[in-house]
Amino acid sequence: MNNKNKDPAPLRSASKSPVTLEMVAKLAGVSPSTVSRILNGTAVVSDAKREAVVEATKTLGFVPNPLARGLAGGRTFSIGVVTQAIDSPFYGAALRGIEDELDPAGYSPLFMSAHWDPVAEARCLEVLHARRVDGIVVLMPRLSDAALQASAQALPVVVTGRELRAAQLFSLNFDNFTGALRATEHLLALGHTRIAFITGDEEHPDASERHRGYRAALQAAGIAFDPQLVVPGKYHEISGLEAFNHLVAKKRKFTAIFAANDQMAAGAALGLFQHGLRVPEDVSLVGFDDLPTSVYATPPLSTIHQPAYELGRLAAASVLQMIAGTQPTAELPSPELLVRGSSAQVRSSP
Amino acid sequence: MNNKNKDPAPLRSASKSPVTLEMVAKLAGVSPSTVSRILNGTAVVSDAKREAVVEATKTLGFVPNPLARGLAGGRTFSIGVVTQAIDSPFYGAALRGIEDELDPAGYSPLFMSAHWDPVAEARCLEVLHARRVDGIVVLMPRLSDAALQASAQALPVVVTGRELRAAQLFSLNFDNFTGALRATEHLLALGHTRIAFITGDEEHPDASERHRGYRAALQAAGIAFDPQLVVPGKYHEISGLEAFNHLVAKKRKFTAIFAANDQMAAGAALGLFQHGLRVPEDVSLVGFDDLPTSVYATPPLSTIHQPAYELGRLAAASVLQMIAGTQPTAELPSPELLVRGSSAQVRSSP
DNA sequence: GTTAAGATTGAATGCGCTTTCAAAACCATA
DNA sequence: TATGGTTTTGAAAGCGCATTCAATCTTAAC
Repeated sequence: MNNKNKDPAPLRSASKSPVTLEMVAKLAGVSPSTVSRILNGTAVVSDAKREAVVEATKTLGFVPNPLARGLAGGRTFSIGVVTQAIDSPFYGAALRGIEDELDPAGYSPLFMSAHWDPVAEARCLEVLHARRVDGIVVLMPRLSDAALQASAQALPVVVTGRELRAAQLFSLNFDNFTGALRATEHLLALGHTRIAFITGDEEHPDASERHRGYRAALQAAGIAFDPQLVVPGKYHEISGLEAFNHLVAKKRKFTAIFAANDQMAAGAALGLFQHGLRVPEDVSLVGFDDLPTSVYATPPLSTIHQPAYELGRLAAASVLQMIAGTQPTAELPSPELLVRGSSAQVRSSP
Repeated sequence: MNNKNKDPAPLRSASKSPVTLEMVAKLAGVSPSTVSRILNGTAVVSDAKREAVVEATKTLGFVPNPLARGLAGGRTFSIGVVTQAIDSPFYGAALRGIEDELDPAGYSPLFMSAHWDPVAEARCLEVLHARRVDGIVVLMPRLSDAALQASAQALPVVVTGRELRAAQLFSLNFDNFTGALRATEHLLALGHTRIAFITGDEEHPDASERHRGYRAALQAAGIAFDPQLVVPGKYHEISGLEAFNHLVAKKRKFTAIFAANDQMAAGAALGLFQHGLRVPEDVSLVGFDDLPTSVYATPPLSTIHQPAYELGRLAAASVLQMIAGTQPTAELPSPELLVRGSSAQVRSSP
């Protein structure tokens, strides 16, 4: 049918590669050890032999078998990555960051999803250990600190969304508190005093941090905290919608909504739309995360930028550093407020 | 800090697992061969020995080394998955489908992104071959049919978005033509006659199929095709916005827009919003794919449902079948139109 | 009570590569 | 030219498991 796309590399020996290091050695007239040394740069080899080997490698189309390498050498050049939901826009960006950082270093990621389930997460770690990865990145772990530390005994581990450091353990944490503080201050500055807050899943440290930030901003502005304006959410769209509906059902009065993440903000936006309320004319809306899609919301969503891609890159770079023996020093940029169309000066109270 | 989450399994030998099959054999008082046989169900073993081995496996916390298994046995119980953009919502859903299908079967996916680049795609396939995966799934390949067929010589391959079958090659194709036909017919039925079309990246077969569907619907309705209403897009949000701006700049008259995917529809929606045009009062908007976020658009986007998750599941199930030696027969459900709030009866022409 | 066929089991070999360990080749110095 | 110290190179021993092959133990038929 449609296949006018031209092929890239010759894709030699497209079948399989029964070409072994030994065959290369024979063709080049050297011992397998020498080939191995050249492959890994383990020792100095005379130029003559090196060239012969490179030549043989090419003509044979030799590709070393990672399994054998891993078995024999102990290093697999792969990094285990535990994510919670591979299909979430947030994680997608982070994974891409990891990929981009690992690839040029010759490492490849091994992704696994834990689905927010500590048991599944433990299983992921076990599998990754079994697969002999050289390091592990856990994005927003649900496991206890102790469990994570235990994993870090065996190999370098980087976690995000938690403050937790040790010998082979590095953590990369985003300042959720300040982010939420900024978001709330923004709404406050626009004259809003009745700001509803849709919380995240409070099981996550970041969710409670955001909650703290919201309250801190209120307090700093001298506005009494009204528990009736706080509705629990679960971080996904539908819970944002439900939270909004709850607010309406209970006839709570508010002129702005701050959702603990963009996904819930999207849910709330749908609720507002269904109730004929305009954003930002009737109600201002602010999210958190700056998902790639939030710029394309109608109106574009004001939010706190969460550097997911950068987070991935830094996390990957950090494991690599630990593997290389140096202590990582990476740090996430501080929260940045993006004011877009969904928040405006307060006008009325619906 | 926050770590009141309770741990799941004991997570024994959290450090590493230097426990080998041989140690289990010794403890159980049998030969390594026997342990292996029990592990793989390769042969009948007396109940007494079996129990002893199971017991020993437990007390030692033995976890077989996948690397060694792969090297010795030839099978790695892993499936290579080539995706184009791991951070796209569409692929996210598909990957999750793959995960869900593979996991219970004891296989694990090995994800790699090719970024729409045929060269990168070829490299992915090479790496996966080298890693000795047992099968490969390529989501929306950009490589030529020939290259794909070559890969299928060595191991079972499943591709999506293309019609291409052979001995060890299975393809899963969505009926993009009919989908686009339905979408356009829907707009036509609402009285729209000037329907702008934002195309996908025509390099992809599915994009041209959608284009064909649009034109076929027009033709069937006896409406002359106006090339001026067709604007090229690239499948991502920004290109949808650009396409819309192009339409406006050229002063094209239309009462509806059909975007070849939801992402571009989101871009167009932003353009409409920026120009003060209301959806669907002034302009109806229809997308394609039914991304999870499209339900939460304002207004919710009418679109063609693309079963991404199902696609992933079926693709995974198909490789598994091929590995097992049976010819897969999976088929994707036919396109389904979801009418939501973004499309309505024609009223005026802006 | 034998013997042949069948069911279990273990010893040994190898998957493809890394890594000691020691031999071979080289160099400079005496 | 001989000698001690360096490099460069190869032989051999695994890494942890699957698997073939032959040995051992059962069971059934004679």
